[in-house]
This record gives sequence, structure tokens and C-alpha cells, in this order.
Amino acid sequence: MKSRGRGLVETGAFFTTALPTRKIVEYKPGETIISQGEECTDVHYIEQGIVKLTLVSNHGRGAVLGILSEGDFFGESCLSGQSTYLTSAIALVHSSVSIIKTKTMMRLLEEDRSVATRFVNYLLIRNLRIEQSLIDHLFNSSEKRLARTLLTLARSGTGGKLPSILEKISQDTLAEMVGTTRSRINFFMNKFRKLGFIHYNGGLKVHDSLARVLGE
Amino acid sequence: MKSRGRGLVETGAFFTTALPTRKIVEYKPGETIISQGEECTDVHYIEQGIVKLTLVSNHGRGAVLGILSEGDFFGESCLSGQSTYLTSAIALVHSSVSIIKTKTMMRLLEEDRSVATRFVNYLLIRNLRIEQSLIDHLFNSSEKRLARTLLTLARSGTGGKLPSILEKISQDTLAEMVGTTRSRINFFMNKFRKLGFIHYNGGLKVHDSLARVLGE
DNA sequence: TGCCGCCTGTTCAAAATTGAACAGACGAAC
DNA sequence: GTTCGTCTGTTCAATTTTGAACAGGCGGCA
Repeated sequence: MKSRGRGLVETGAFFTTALPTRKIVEYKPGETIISQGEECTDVHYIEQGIVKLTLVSNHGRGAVLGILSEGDFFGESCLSGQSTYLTSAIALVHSSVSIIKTKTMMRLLEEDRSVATRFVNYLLIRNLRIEQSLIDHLFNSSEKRLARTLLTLARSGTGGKLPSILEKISQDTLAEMVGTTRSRINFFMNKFRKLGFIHYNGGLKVHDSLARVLGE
Repeated sequence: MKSRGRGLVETGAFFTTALPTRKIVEYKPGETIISQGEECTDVHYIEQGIVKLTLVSNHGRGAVLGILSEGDFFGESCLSGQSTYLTSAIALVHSSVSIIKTKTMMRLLEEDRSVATRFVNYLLIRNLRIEQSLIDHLFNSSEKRLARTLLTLARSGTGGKLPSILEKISQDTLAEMVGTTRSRINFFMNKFRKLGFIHYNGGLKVHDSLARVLGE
């Protein structure tokens, strides 16, 4: 998923062992790990779990920037000189997170070339993910964006053990991810269900056929 | 703009001198530098000029992912294992571009820690820019997105010498940047003009007061 | 058991957006 | 000077989206 056999290097679980002595903290579902606006002192790395990155506009409206899991970083924008966190991060399931002082991470990047190389690789892939979301907004209607979001979530939950990410996501959260209202999400969810693309028996399941919504 | 006095390192014109012997190519306005789908063999660095990154959906619709200028990279996703370019890049004004073989860039990143560090910094800032666009889509109406796009373009053209980026951008392009239709863009442009936020005398000028559209 | 909080189902009028069309302005090229 | 292509101005019906409301289901908890 995160590696490709081509390109700079594999990402894999590299950071789990490469990061120096660090603090690992456990978070319960719903717990806030970092808050938008807080002073930006650490870079975070998800050892295990699922984390939601959120954001509140200056008019109180919420948005979800992404759902992250094992092997992802967050709060890494401190490294480029931000003085406060731009987003909040909330654990969706029990999660363990490495907390690395910004300065430690900077030093590490300067001193350890394999860390730097892999971090570059990680950032490139992260970039592609965000770009993909932006493209989705430029091209697609909210119906298609919802379909893509569901498919992405369904695929990313392949960790196996955890209760598939999908079970932890409300229609409100979906609305904030897709950038629309819950009433719209509800409308499409029912539509998708009637068409047999998703199921609800005890927990949301997304069928691959949902991809048909995306056209061709 | 690109540096901040805090954080990892300054970006500035570092790459112009740090990159090894490389090919510099000049492009005329309208010329295509790379094409979406082409084999992905080089990383590109803008020494001078303005470049538009575009994308065509599988249904023939166009979108503009960004307007880049001096000090920006493009086609850098080769580094993370893409085999073809995901976007096209078109020069908007006369531009000179460094072309670096993917493998050369990889080697450089592994061997030269200062290149790696600065490239990390560049990627982090690029990330923030793209995230900012995504947030814009999640929160704002197309009217506000247009306002933000215009303000961003107006500010980024501070190179001075070049004909301000704004002069080179049609309503069609704006529509593809904002993610809406030209008819909408035209409507808002006239509205902004009536309100005195922008002017047209011989060439588009954006007044700072346009920021009022963004609220508060 | 009953209350509460959170989630989904449903409705609807008001507002924003699309998509397509046609006309005029302008500059470049012949 | 005429033709062509590209850009802007303008219109409008059809469609999509918003925002707000209310009801019901379900689990936790006292």
C-alpha cells in the first residue's frame, strides 16, 4: 500500500524501528491527541490505530482532512516553521502514537540519511493522497466523492484486526470528509443501499461494485 | 514567502546552485513541458517563469491543480515510484526549467544531506499549499474560492519583472482552478468589479479589499 | 425503567450551481 | 481589410445542494 517496489525506498514499518528513543502514548477512542491552535512542539507518528484529522473554520464549521493509520505522521508541519498546529487529531480507535520533539526530528533528518530519504518518500506519497482529494473535488459531484471516500476507507482498513474503519465513521463525519451536508450523505447512502452497493447488517459494508458510481 | 526564519532551513534559491550539472531548457508561453501519461523520467525545477499544472479527467474535463513559479518543483512524484506523469505542465510565460534525471535526484537526496533537508522543507510547504486548497473546497462556496484564488495569484506575482500572473489567466483557467464553470466565474468577476474589489483597466488588478469577500 | 445523547431516516422550500447557447470585442495572421 | 480563434458578457431553464426541522432507534447509565 505504502510501498511500491519502485521509487526511492520502501516505507513499511521503517520508522517504528528507526526513530530514536521516544515517548509512545496510548489514546482511547474519542481522545484528542493534538488541538488546532495549540503550540506546535512535536511530530507524531502512528504506531498503531486510526486517527482523524479535523479542522474548524473561523465560522464554526467542521471539516475532516483525512483519516490516518499505521505508518502515517501528523503534526509534521511544525518542521517547516508553523508555530501552532493547523489541525486537530482525534483517535477513532485505541491508538498508540510516537511523539517526537520537533528539534529531535530535525536533527535526525539532518544526520541520518536513511531517515531523510524515507521521510521524503513518505511526504511524496502523502502529497499524492492530498492531491487526489483535491482532484476529486475539482472533478466530481458529491455523490461521486462519497463513493470514492467509502471505497478508500474500505480498502485502507485492511489491517484486519481492527474493527474496519467504516464501523467507526458516522454520517456526520462522512459529510465533513466529503464537504457536504449530512442530509446529502444520508440521501446517497440510501441510494447506494437500494442499488446493492453497500450493506448495513450490523455494520456498514462497502461492496466493490460501488466503484460503478464513479463511471466507466 | 517560501522561507520563514523558523523551521528546518530556508529554501530560497538554494536549489539553483545546489543541483548538479543539469539540463536547463527554455519554454515559450503556451508550450507543454510535460504531458499527463508520458513516461516519468525527470524531476523539474523552475529557475524562472510561471507554469500551470493541469489535469484532464477520464471524461475530458479539465482542472488546474496549481500555478507554480520560481523555486517550485514539478514531476517530482516520479521519485515515489510513479511510472507516468499524473499532470501536464504548461508554461504561461517564457520560462526556464532545470531537468534532472529521476535517478540523479534520488542519488542526490541520498548523498547530500543539505539537499535532502531542504527538499523535505520544500515538500512540507508544498503540502500545506495543497492542503489549503482542499480546505478551501471543504469550507467555502465558489465565490469565496474565486476570491481566495485571485488574492493568492495577486500576491504570488511579486517577482516584479514578469507581467503579473493575473494578466495571463483567462476566466476559463480560473474556472478550472476554482472547480466551477466559466459562467459562474464571469458572474462573480462582474460582481467583484461592481463592488470595486477588482479592476480591468488594460489588465486585471486585484485590490486587497477583495479579502472582505472572505468574511469577517 | 426511564432519561439522555448520539445516530439515522425523512421532508421541503430556498438558494446555489450547472450547462448550453449566442453575441460582441479584440488581436494575430493572412 | 478580412478571417479566425480566443476571450468576455449575458441569459435562462434544469438540476443540485443547502439548511433546518422533526421523528424514531438504540445503547449506556442511574
